[in-house]
Amino acid sequence: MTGAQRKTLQDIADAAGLSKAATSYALRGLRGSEATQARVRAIAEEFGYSADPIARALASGRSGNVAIVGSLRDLWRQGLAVMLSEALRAQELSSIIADVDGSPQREEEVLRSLAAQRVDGVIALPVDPSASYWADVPSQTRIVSIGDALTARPESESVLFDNEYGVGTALQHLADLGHRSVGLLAPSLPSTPGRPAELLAQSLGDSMGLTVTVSSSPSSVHGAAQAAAQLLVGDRRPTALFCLGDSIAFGAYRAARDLGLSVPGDLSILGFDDSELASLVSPELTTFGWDEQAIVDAAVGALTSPEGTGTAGGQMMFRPVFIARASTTRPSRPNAPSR
Amino acid sequence: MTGAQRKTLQDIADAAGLSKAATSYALRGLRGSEATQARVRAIAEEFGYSADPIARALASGRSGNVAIVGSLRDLWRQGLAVMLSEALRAQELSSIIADVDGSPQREEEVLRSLAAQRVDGVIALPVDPSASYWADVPSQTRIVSIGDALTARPESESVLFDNEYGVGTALQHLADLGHRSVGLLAPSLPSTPGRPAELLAQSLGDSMGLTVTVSSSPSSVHGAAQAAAQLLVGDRRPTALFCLGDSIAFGAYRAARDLGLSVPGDLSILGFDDSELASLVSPELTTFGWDEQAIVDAAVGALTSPEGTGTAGGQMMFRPVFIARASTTRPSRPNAPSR
DNA sequence: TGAATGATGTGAACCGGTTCACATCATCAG
DNA sequence: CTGATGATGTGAACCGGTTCACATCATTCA
Repeated sequence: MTGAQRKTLQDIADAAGLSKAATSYALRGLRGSEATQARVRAIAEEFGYSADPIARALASGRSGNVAIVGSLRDLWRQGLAVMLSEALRAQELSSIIADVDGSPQREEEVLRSLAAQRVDGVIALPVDPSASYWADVPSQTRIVSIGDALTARPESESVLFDNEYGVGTALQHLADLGHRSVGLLAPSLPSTPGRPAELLAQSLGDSMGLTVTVSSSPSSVHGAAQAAAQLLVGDRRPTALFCLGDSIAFGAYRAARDLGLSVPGDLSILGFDDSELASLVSPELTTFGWDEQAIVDAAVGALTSPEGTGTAGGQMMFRPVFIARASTTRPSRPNAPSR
Repeated sequence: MTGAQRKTLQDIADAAGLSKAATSYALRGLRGSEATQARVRAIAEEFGYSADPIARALASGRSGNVAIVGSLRDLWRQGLAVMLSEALRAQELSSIIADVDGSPQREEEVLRSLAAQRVDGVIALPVDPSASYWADVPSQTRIVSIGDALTARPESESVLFDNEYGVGTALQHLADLGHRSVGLLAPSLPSTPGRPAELLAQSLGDSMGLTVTVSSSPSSVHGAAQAAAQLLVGDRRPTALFCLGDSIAFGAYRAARDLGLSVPGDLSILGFDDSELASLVSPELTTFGWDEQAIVDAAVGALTSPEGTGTAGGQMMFRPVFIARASTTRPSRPNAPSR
């Protein structure tokens, strides 16, 4: 039905009375007089011409495909993946999304299979940022990693999260409220906004006079509920729980409910990653939010910035914003004994 | 670092002592003796050869790009988009994800821009399934739509949701519990699992002796809370709310809380789309779940099935499964007056 | 035996751009 | 006025496959 044949470069060249080569250069503004360029552009415009991305890809050697690889189980990352794909689309790039489901093996596998697909860029939300397989990706394929720098690939750029700030702010907030014993629930896999957070938390906590008990937890709500429950049964259970991820925090709510603890009365809960639902649960979750759009733009920008822009190995740091809501308060019994 | 040049078809041909043409045919099992095919395959295997998707695309005329277009605001669709992209990857297809943010104008715009991108398939989660612009997509581009059939493009396949069943089951459930007046909150835009649901609900409700009040609501939690609140202030407020989407249901929880209504005591709430958080909220949300993987597979299958598979205009219907949890119960005061 | 048939393989064109090496011409310095 | 320089434009090769039209050869049937 859509009658008109797609115009080709040759058509434009003919109309302009130029060679294919000259036309190609002119359209891209690489060569030719200003006048010629304008004329060619005008004709292209009139013809509704746009270069076939595939032919261009074949000739130029880049595919226009970017892979988004990593752990995409949780809602936050899932949203990020969609936003990334969108942002790439704006640059006329298509995306290949591969969730590796938290498994380094699958991550390695996916990376290998990507080689065949001729992607010319990878945005990673790495499951295992210290794995050596990252170095096996052909060096002309740029990698931008989000959340953690890839140790095996120092020349790749990364978008990092200012965990020190986040953890510091969180602990300070709890300390100010009068808490003395805080539980920290970190995702079991080392990848999350806040990986070295466990270590940080210990030392920062010390300096504030806080006892920080670290425990790891699955990212799923149910798994987190169990992990939280374990932390809450001890004789000297913490009066606050800092959860590195809202899903974990939701699990903590559930655990608290199951154990008959009121939030925030008996237990303060602090989340991370401000999900759409953080303000839905009752009490509304105090958490940290990110400027996701800025993160996405930074990642895509790093990937598409011209080759030599000297940002090799560059790192950008994003700082979470503290969002005080209702799930944290002063502890009812400063040093809660068992219940 | 990754030394070895990528092998080309010519390399394989040379090694096999055949022409490029014969090799190409053999590799795809289209021509040549069984013996030759096996030999060529073995060599390709040994060389670690895989055809360059770009060259293939240029020559064969299909790009290997599929666009996922539509309304992707809510978590359910966002998850679906990621799953779709994954499933496409398994077929060696890359994806272009475009969220049109609920706007038919943007939808039209995106579809037009897609023409330039040479996608060879579209998976639509249409904002406006009855819009005429769907017909403007080049007819050789296959479209599979999810949720609603595209009226302007009868030859395209669709994956539909059995709304009649869902709504019927929901209303029956509420009727059985003794409710007489039910509020229905449907997303404001006509696209959702359950678009003609409003109409259905009226007629089905009638036959069960239920009064169904229909109202539309934004998909965001906050917007839904407002919409729900409006439904709940009347003198003869409904004793149950059926929300077409869990996000809306969560909004309803919030509204109920704000109004001092207990759930399910004063108000039963029924959701749709079983999100991960449905079992987190308190009380746990009674809702309907989908077999998302089956839906995704069906859509991708329809898109990639060979041309002539006679499924043109085919429709597949998926039935939601009712998940009884704790947010619905018999009404405390069968015909609740105002509060 | 000879013609029709079908299976196997081949060279070359083609998809639609990009890029290289070179030709042409105007400009400018010496 | 001459030769070097740089800007503009050109033909052809190339990217790596697919596919068409045709050549070869072995079968099969009359």
